[in-house]
Amino acid sequence: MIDSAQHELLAKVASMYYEREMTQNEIAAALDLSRVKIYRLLKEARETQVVRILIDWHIKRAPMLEAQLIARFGLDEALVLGGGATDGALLLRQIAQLGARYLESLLADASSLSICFGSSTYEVINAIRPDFQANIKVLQATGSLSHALKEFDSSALTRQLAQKLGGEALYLSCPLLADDAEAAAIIREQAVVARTLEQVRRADIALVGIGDLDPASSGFLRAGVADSEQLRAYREAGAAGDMAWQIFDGDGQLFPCALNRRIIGVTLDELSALPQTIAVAAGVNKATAIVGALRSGALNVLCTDEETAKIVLKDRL
Amino acid sequence: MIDSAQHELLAKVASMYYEREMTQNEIAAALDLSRVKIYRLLKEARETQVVRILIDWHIKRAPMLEAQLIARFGLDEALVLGGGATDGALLLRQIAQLGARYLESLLADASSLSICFGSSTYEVINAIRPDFQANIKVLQATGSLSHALKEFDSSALTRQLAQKLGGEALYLSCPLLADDAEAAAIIREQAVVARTLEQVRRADIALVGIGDLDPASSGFLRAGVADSEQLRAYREAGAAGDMAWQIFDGDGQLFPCALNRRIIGVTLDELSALPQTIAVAAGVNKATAIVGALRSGALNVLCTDEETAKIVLKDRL
DNA sequence: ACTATAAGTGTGCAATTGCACACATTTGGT
DNA sequence: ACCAAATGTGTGCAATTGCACACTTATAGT
Repeated sequence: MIDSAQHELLAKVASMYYEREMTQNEIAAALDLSRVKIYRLLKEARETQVVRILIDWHIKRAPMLEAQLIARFGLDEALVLGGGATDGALLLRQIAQLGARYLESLLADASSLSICFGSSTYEVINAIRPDFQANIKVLQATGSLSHALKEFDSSALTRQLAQKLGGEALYLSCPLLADDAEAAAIIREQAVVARTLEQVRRADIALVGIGDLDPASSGFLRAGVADSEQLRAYREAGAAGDMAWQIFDGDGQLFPCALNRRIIGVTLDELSALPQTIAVAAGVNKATAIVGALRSGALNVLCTDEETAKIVLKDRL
Repeated sequence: MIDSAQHELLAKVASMYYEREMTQNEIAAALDLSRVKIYRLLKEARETQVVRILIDWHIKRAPMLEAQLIARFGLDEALVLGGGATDGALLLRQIAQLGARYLESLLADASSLSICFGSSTYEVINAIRPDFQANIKVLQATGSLSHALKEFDSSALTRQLAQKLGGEALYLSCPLLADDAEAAAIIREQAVVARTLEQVRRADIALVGIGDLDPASSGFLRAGVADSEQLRAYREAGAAGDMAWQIFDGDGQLFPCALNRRIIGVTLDELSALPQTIAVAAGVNKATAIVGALRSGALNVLCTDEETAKIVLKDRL
């Protein structure tokens, strides 16, 4: 640890440098130390948090929880929205904003982005600044639905995002759900489909949402992919949540069910293999699903709210 | 003031520079802006406090002096910064830090806080930990100035503090100084003004600074509320200092002058009636003003430095 | 006492930064 | 429509900083 006299010195030097804006040479002269020494003291002061440089984002964050999530689940980055609880829709909008800002920062040096649709990703896309530009190939990572709910109209939104960013769109021109596993396999092999899927596997970034399978809110229901009876049964059998329409259990393992094999889109293994997979998920009811998603090892970045983060971290390993 | 998109940009650039430790050139390349522009954004970010560099002083206190102050002036608490004297600005920062820590401890079980602006309170507000949260109603206890010096822009700082704490702001939407006593009375009666003043009278905690009336440094001058001639005359006539823009004499009695009646804000009697009035004042030149303030009986807590405390205690009763 | 390893210190140089100046663009007033 | 002032932007250069390397001084183990 750092003793009191040393702390005093660090604070003094830091104050001279950062507050009185003296140069390292001036400080060195004043304290009769070498310039290099001042440089090292300043470095130490930053490292030991004697000086803290903090940035006031308008979106309040909870750095402590972020650090814990990163450490606990081996993430590259965690974004936790700080501040009190708000109602669902507003919360989601704010989380999306947080996620969008992060995504924007990544897009600068990425060349392709794949997106899996859900209400969270829909909001993130909306939260991206209208004037933000990036020459990005936007990849539709999951198939389309025939009846287009706004937040699930994958191809329209792929195009919209590509247009917004000033990039190019690549569609996955096939249904999200095939009638059976065999049909799904055949569809995946079709040249146009296979080509997109191949690109999806090599995307620089993937953006996904995390669903709980709650019959009251699940996208599976709204999209007409499953009925509430089925979801209830899956949950009882150990299913914890879904990402990119792939259902997984509490340990993040792919849940063995016919539905998973009928979905046409990116798989969990493929997401795991990507350099950057970003999940945006808000709300305490998603906590168990998030834990599963984190354990799957598919995620690099999680974006969530404070309350949910706390519950996720309470979970036993 | 600074708009939201600009704030976002400043925060982003600041984060890249200070947190991700990118060079200005790298940031410029990433955001497609010129290097000079990044330099200027960083400068602006520091100036507008979007990035704050705060130094964690090892705060030493002088318990002996604290005990004496408490005994002598019937305070609830005294906070005396120990250790050698440093120059004005630095000293004030450290005192502010001491005061901020104390304030934080009180805020946990308070529901409203009123603030009177001056350079001391400005620093205290800045020294409050950024991650500190309290569901507090922040009350502006004195009117606003038209031309906004940063440490006197009462309403902006009221909001800033409320936002920082995660609480709510209540403004005193009126000028600090009316043209004459009659006008002041009329303004005080206005519904919006009266409502806030009523809440100020019932605040759990008040935070004030203490001013000497030295023409060289007084806030009265910097705020353009009085000129140096006037201040000199007041001092010769027995004025010792001011709190919340109210001028008092060496015994802490309200100094009879027109200015006091023209000010719109909390009065000394109202401060006396509050459960917790905290004054933060540093520097030996404020000693006589502090003695007056203490004698007024308005204070419960004084936060000052060692040297000043010694002089205050030397004063004959 | 000797040596190995660590911890601290200063030199020199390349990279980075701050800023003065000159030039462009917007704003606001007549 | 015109000009003046204010504001924004980029170039070039000097000052400042970060850091690799070489060197000195402690610390500890045999």
